[in-house]
Amino acid sequence: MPKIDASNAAALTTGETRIKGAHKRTHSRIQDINRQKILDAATKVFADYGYHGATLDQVGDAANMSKPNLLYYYSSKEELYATVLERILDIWLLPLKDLDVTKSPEHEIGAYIDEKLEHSRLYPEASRVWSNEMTAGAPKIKPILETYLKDLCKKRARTIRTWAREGKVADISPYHLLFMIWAVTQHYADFAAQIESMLGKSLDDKRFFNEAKKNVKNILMHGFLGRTDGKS
Amino acid sequence: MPKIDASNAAALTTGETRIKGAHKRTHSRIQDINRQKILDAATKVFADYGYHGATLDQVGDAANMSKPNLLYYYSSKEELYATVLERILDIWLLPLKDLDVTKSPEHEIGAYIDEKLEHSRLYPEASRVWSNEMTAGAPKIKPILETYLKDLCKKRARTIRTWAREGKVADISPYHLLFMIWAVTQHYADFAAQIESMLGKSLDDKRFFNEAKKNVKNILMHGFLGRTDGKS
DNA sequence: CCAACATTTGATCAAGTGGTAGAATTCCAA
DNA sequence: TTGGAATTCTACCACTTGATCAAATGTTGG
Repeated sequence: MPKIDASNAAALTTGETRIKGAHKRTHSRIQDINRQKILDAATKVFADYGYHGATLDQVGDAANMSKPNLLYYYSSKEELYATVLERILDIWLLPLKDLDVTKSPEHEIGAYIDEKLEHSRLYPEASRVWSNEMTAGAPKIKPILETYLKDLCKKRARTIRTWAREGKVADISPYHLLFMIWAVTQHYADFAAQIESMLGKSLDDKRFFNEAKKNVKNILMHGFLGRTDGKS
Repeated sequence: MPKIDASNAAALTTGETRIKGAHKRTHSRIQDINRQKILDAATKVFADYGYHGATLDQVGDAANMSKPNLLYYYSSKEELYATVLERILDIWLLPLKDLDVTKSPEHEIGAYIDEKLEHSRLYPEASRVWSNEMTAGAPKIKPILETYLKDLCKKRARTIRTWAREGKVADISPYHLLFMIWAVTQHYADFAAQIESMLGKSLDDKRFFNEAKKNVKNILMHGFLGRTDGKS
């Protein structure tokens, strides 16, 4: 079981492995394209069937590629899955890196919620793959969580605590605020089937998306700032 | 693929099938015990490995039982899984049935959040099995969602809207409020691995549990009621 | 204790799946 | 054009796993 170590967390999301020697340029294009195609296909298949349920044949089909050919690019199912997870984590953490303590907490957190919801709308499969991995106990990506994610969140928690100390926001625990934002925004992607069963709507529906955004921001910002407002 | 139909949603969570004829009493006890033991074991295994990843051997081991014997009680993996899901749904919906429009919304919603959090603490595996099924698109339990859950939630939404009409709560969409409560409370069970990787704590930790409860209720109730307060 | 039924087990199968080997084909620089 | 590397394809294997079945063992009412 080749767990993921933190050193290459943000690396090899594209196909720039093995290119190290000197020249090599023309081939890498076809590699990049195929690797990208495979990762996209794999994300969808893993989202629908989970790690164990997904088969390499399915991924191959989704990528218009034979299974052995797929294994030419990613030498095992685990390696493919690990790469998918790393790519997701990178996108997942991007907006969190931007939280700026010098700016207004209302704007910063509001923008963060916006971005997270937008992410759920644009990449629901990615969110579901992530959810699956977490639900299963993060067997493959725990090492990264304990270093990369842990450190980043500690910094952001400090930012939020600074805001609280300055009386700019309500006195809430930074971590629980983050958890709530993650939980709520990702719920619309991860539990889309449940929502759709009840309402027949998903984030693809623009009206529903805006309604969700309005309500989520209203409640969260309300509690976060300790006063009303927080409109989209 | 024997999907689940709504007629037996709340039924056969125990082992009272096939007992219909007349006498039969002594045997049903052993059946009840074993069925219960199997369901408990299956819930844990399905939570850790997902439907596809779980093997009947694992479930058998966890229940101290051979695989063929297990199949004597549940004639297929799918039937076992379906039964597990039904049992979870029943527990899952219990607290929602109690929402009483005649009582104070602050108390009712507060109690509901308490119960959901308590559920995440006591039955995290159940929550994770459910999360897995939803994330996968609810392939097995969608029929029930579209009838049973849909109807129940429509009623509760009416309750919340009544409160809003009477000016007792803020003007928020009932469904989104429910979604947020579900998302947040279940997050502590479903993403326990993520939380534990970052903080080294889980709901098992009494202090952390109370901290989570305080923050969650503070923010949600704040937004829900349109004013401060909402302490545990 | 016995006959009838319920439960358990070991042996086994068929299907599906991750991964490999090596031939065949495509691609590209010189 | 051509030689060699990169890519793709056609079998194929080893192994897991859900499911079956007949025999064995346990259990109970009479």
